[in-house]
Amino acid sequence: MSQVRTRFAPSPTGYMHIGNLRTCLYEYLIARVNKGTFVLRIEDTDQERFVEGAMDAVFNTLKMTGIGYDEGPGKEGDCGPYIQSQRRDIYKKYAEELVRRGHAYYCFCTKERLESIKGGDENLGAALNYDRHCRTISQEEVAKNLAEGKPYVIRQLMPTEGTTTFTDLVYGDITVDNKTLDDQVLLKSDGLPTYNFANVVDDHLMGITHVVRGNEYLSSTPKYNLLYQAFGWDIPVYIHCPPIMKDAHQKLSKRNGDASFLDLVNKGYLVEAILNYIALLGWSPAGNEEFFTLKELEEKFTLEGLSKSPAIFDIEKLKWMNGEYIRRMSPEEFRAAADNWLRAGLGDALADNEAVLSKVAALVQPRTVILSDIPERIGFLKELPQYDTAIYCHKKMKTDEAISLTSLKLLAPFAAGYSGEWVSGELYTALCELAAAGGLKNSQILWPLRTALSGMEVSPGGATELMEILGRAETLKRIDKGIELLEAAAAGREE
RNA sequence: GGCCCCUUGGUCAAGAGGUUAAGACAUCGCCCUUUCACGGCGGCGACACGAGUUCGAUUCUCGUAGGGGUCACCA
Repeated sequence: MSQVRTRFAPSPTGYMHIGNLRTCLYEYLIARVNKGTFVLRIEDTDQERFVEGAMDAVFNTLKMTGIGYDEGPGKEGDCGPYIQSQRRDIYKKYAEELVRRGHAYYCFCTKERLESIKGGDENLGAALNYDRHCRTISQEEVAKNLAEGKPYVIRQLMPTEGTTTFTDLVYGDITVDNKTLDDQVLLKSDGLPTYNFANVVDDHLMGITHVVRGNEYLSSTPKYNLLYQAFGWDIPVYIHCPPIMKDAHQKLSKRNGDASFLDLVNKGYLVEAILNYIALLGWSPAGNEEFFTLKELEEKFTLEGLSKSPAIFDIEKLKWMNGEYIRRMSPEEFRAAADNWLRAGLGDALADNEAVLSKVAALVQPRTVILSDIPERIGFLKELPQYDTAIYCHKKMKTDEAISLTSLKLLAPFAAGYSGEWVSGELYTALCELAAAGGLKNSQILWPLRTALSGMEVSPGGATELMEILGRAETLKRIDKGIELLEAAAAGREE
C-alpha cells in the first residue's frame, strides 16, 4: 500500500460519544502508525438533523484529546471541501454517471407509493425491499418526467443474481446473496446524497485506504463494494469494530443517557485516562502493559489486536485507571488539575491560602479516583461537620468515648502549650511522647484527635497532617468541641 | 421473520490442536499503617451446549442455544 489515508467522518450531532471517539482514535492511530494521513470529514447531509454549532463538539473533542487531523475543515488539503454539504454538486455528478453506466436509475415513486408497498401492517415478518418499479420505465418517460420537474431520487441497481464477498480485517470474508440487497437510494430528492453514497464517493475522492466504522455497517458493506466496482474504483480496507456496550444488551448511547466524552471530563476523569481506557476496549496490545499515552499508541497500535466481540464499558476499571493517572502526576500537575475542585471544597477563606491549597492537594492526590470526589472529601476542613460521638469508638484503635475524652483533655493543654514547629512530623513525635507519658497507646491519642479534627470516620490524612493544615487555633477549637460533645454524651448516658 | 455477525471468570482480555488456560479491574483475606487511601502478598473465579475430525480439542467443522446488528429519501 502506497500511502495510508484514514478518515474520521462524524455527522455533527453536537455530542461526541465514547464509541465515536474510539473509532476516531483507531482511525487516527492507523494513520500515525503507518506514517499516513488522517482526514476529518463532516457528514452533514441530513438537513433535517442540522444543529447550529454542532460541529464544535467535534473540533473541541479533537483539540482536548490531542488527536490532530492533517486535512479537514480549516486545514484544507487537496481533497476539499471537507464538509459534505459543500460538496453537493460532486455527488450529483457521480450519481448521474452511475446512471449512464447502467448501475443506477431514476426513481419517481412517491412517498405514498413506497409506504403502500411496504404493506400496511408490516412488522409481522420480513421488511420488504423496494419493488424496483422504476427500473423498467422507458428512457423517454424518464426524460419527460425530468423535463416536467418531477421530484426524483437515484437508486442503485443491484444485481439480482450471484453473491458479493468483501473482506473485513477483523471479521474476515463475508459473503451475501445479491438478491437480498435493496436498490438503495443514492441521491435524495433534495439533491443531497445519502450517507451510503456520499461515503463511497468521498472515500474514493479523498484517497481513503482504511475505513474504520461500527459493525452496524457490516450488512451494508456489500452495497458499497458494488458501488466501488461500478465506478471501477479500488476498494478500501475495511475495519469494522464491535460496539461498546452499556450492559450485555444495550449499546452505550446518548438515548440511554450514557455519559459522553465531555460528561466524563466534567465529572473529573482525565482526558488521557479516558483515551487510554477506550483504546483498550476492543483492542489489546502485544504485551501486558496497559498504560499508554497517545504518543505511545501512535507507535504501538496494531490492527491484529482488534477484537470482534462487543465490550461492556466498565466504569470501575476506568476509575481505577483514572486514579493511576492521578497518582502518576507530579504534585504540581495535580495541584493544577484539581484547582477548581480544591477551591470548591475548601471555600473562599481557605482557598485563598496557597500553602493550604498545596498541602491539601498533597493529602488528596493519592486518595483521589475522580476529581469530583475531592470537594466532599475535604469539606470538613472548611467547617467541622455535625457528628455523632459514636465515631470515637474504634476497636482496632482501642478507643471508645471515655478514652477519647481522656485523650482530648490531655491534648487541649498540649496543643496550647506546644512550642515546637507546627508541622506534621514534629507533632507526630511529640504526640507519641504524650501518649507514652500518659500510659496510652499512640492510637488512643491519635484516633480521638483525628476524629475531633475531622468529625468524620475517615479523612484524607491523619491527625497530625490535619493539625498542620488547620493550624493551632482551629485545632484547639475542634478539640474543645470534641470534649464538649463527649461530656454531653457521657452525661446523657448517666441519666 | 430473512440475511449477517458474536460467544474464554462478574468485567476487559491473552492464548493456541497437547499450557498448572496469561494479565488487568472488581471481590475476598493478610501485611504495612496516626483513620482512609496508596503499596506488598495471597485466595476465589472462565473456554455456552451437542455432535464430528483427531492419538488428543477451549482451539478446526457442522449443528443447537443465547445475544447483537441490519432490512429508511438517518448516519
